[in-house]
Amino acid sequence: MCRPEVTVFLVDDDPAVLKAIERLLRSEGLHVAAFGSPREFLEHHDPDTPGCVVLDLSMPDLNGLDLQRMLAEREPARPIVFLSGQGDIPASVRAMKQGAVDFLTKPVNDCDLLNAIRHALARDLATRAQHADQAEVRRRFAMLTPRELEVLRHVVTGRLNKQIAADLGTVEKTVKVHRARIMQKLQARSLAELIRLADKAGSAALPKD
Amino acid sequence: MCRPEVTVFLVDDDPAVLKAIERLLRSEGLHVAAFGSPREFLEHHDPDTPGCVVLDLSMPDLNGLDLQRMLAEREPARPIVFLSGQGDIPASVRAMKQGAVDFLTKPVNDCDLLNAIRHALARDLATRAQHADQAEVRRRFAMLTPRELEVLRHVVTGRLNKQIAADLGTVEKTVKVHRARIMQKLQARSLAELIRLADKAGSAALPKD
DNA sequence: TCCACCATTGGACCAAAGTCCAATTACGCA
DNA sequence: TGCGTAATTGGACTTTGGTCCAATGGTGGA
Repeated sequence: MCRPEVTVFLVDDDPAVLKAIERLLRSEGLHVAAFGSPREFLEHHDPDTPGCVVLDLSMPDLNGLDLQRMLAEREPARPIVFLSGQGDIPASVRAMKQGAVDFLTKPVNDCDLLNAIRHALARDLATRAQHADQAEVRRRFAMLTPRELEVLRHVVTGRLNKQIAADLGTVEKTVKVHRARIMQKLQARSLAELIRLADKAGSAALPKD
Repeated sequence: MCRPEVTVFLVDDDPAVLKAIERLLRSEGLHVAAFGSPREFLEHHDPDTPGCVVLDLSMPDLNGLDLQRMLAEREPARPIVFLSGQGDIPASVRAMKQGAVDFLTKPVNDCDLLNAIRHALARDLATRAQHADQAEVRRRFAMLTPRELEVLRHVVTGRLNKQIAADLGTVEKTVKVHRARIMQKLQARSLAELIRLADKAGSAALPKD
């Protein structure tokens, strides 16, 4: 597993700030990718690289908040730490409401910045782990045939095999076969596991009434 | 069910602001309780009344953020909308990180304030409903004997009755009896329901290894 | 057209779970 | 000391679930 290294994506239009922060982060052993503009960042940005963004609020071509919304659209959301030169309260509140990890003001205290980044990286790791987990579950669900999905939907609501058979207009025997295949495909070793898997995959994966 | 009415708790040390906002909210049909200081508010505050708080950030005897922390300690957390006269960005960020619904600056736009309050009230209703739900589950769990809890812990991990019996140093028959009582006491009509109930109650309610 | 996959079913059978009946032992409390 | 509750177990039985074997009909693609 040769994953890309955990990275702090630094976006600031002030070269002096960029350089200073980059040096600080590197001295802390963090891997840094510095960008002078949001466009430059977006062009080189790989969503699959774990890490967080340290973002200057006010930049020439693209607003920090807009960039945040763009990043938030993709899953998993990349955690953002805002830095602002002359930001105002409404901007900071909007940033936080949109999920920013922190919103710091320049000149920024090194310790505050590092703490915020550590929180952001931790959040990224956590959401990535959860995301990978759910992706694996959905991958298994994708192996189910439509009929099996239908049976599963009834199973997880606690219906008996004979009831399911009646609902689907078939016989108990058939339901048993489907059920066995479901357990096998989803790699569930017990009904308890099956139910948790189904709940984790979410109702989106199951056909509706 | 004669529950106390949904209320907006207004806390501001400026009587003029207090009066103006109270009038605005009443004109919108909202039930308002106005307080001139955090102390006064705390003395009359009933956590069981549904509603939200509109809080001035800077007040003489008790800081708005401190009051927020005090309120956050109790369950369910009472949603807060901050109003600030001369607040700064760090204060707003801290408020948001501590769970504030919104952080508005004076002079406040009526529409913004009403929207924020609506969000806060909606959040309060949602968390209260969830809380009541969980309390009901815990109430049922409290009816279980220690032994039944132990059996339940094994059941929800998908163990077979005979395995559970071996783990607990008893026979399958006994496990079946406990299991039947568990289903009855928790009002679960299927294993699926039982598992969801147990997961909802959380691992806190179950004895550990 | 033939193959792979899906959905379906049958029979036989075993394992697991649930449900009646009943009973014993132990513990705390009035 | 008697009573209620908890925990335990036994027997007999039914229902449900799961697992072998095998088979059939449909459908879409190579």
